[in-house]
Amino acid sequence: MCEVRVAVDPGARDAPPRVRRLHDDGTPDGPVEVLADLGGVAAIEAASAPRWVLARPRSYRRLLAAGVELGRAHDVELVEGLLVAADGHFGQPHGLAAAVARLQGRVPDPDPPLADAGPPALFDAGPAADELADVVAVHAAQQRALSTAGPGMRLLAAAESAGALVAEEMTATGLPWRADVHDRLLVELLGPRPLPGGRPAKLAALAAAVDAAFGRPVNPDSPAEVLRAFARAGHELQTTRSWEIKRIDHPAVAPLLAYKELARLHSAHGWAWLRSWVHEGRFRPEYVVGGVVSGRWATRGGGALQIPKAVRAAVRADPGWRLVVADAAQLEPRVLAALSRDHALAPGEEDLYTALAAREFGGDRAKAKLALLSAMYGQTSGGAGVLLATLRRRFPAAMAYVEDAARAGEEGRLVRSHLGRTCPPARPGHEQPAAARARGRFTRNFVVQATAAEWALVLLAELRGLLRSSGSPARLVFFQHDEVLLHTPAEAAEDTAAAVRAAATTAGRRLFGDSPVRFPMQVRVVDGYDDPPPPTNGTLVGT
DNA sequence: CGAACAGGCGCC
DNA sequence: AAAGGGCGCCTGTTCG
Repeated sequence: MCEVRVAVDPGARDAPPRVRRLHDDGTPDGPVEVLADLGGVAAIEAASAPRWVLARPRSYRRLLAAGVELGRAHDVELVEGLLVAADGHFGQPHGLAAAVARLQGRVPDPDPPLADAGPPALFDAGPAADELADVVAVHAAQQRALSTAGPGMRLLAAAESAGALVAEEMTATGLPWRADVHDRLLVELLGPRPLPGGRPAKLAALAAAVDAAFGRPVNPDSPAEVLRAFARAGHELQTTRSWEIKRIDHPAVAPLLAYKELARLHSAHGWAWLRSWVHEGRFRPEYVVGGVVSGRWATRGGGALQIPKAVRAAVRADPGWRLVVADAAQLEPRVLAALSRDHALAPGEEDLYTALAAREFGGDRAKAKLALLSAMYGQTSGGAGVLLATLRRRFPAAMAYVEDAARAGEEGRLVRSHLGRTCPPARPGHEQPAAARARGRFTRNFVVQATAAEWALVLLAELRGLLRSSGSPARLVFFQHDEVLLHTPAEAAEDTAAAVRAAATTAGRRLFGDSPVRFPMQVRVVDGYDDPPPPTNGTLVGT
């Protein structure tokens, strides 16, 4: 593969953008060019659509703010993180400065806290402050490493970098969020909006009911007080988790459980959340690409990956627009089937748990799901043991795959995802048997979760590419592990849905070649995030 | 007083 | 029926 690459430093308030054309191997193919403004970047993009070499995801933010969109990228800091871990070095800083230090044989300083835009020095840009030169040098070293690392790592580097573009674009676009609908939901569930810091009427009433049931004031938000109150009533609980409280017979149980559920809604996604996070009809979380060890994304602010079902009705398309809501059906077991080549585990596009239940678990879908999740998470209790024996007999290769990963973790060896994301080793202190087993559960899950995250990342990259190349007006507005939301003009909704299905198929092929394992998406074209699929439209749409 | 931790629970 | 992989973030509690 030979492609044009251009390193870019978007500059800062007072510093103009600078670019430098590169060969595929990262060596410069021309001088540093100082552009008049970011329009110059847009012109290069329009003329040659290069792969842009950026320092970090935030570098793209300034371009987007100026209306400049890029097609493809190589994100130096994200790729550095992948390469440093793959090399067996962990806990190493992977900021640009640290990468430069490693190149020069110095011991890198810890990464500085996130700075805005990392402004280069205005005068006398010495080597240490010349971000463009640093980007060029580190990128060249990365290209050398990637050229020997194998096609998986090259795909991973490209997908991670594409993810950075998607993440910044989604933050800029924002998830459509109807504050009026959210407010109405809260009023229905909690009562009228209280004064700031006040307790809604429903919560106050439930707290009073809890007090009455115990015969004395008990703060339902204090686990210690609740434990003491139940102990006085003759119920010795270990914790106040709701599933444990649910099992005892006491008049305080019902109001307490209701209180906990509504209090969580109020504190996590109530009026204060709405005021903090929704502006002008959009919720704009900041996505942290590669923020999780497994390669899943994290978010900063607003708890974006935990939007409760109870408020999803507030996510609504603008008038004349629709939401395309798509999630990968049973992604992790399908990934395991492809990884382990145990194709009997995922024979087609039908619901995998239902199919397995019909064959092995007397039609009990919940049992089939528990069995598979137990295999991937390392659960052994709760009747999972019996179910696992069935899986071991029926899918020996798949079970051996996760059990090998678990053993690797217990023995302190490294495990990697399909494309080569490397799981950091255990911290010292995992010599204890219990800790080793915990480590085994972690690595067992890592191989599946990290590969599923890769599939989703490639899906995102492919989908973004499809939308761009077709000039689609649809925008990606949300991504959550195995689920994407797009906001699209109504007339483009079906094309957008088709693009999602196509991207899913391509993602499967790019990770697993001609594997027979399918990755179907459930695609809904709806007005509200909570809307069920229209009855005329099939819910399970094959790829 | 704020920082750090623990318990708990939302999502996947 | 029972409680395991990954997170972020809330409140209460304890520590410095």
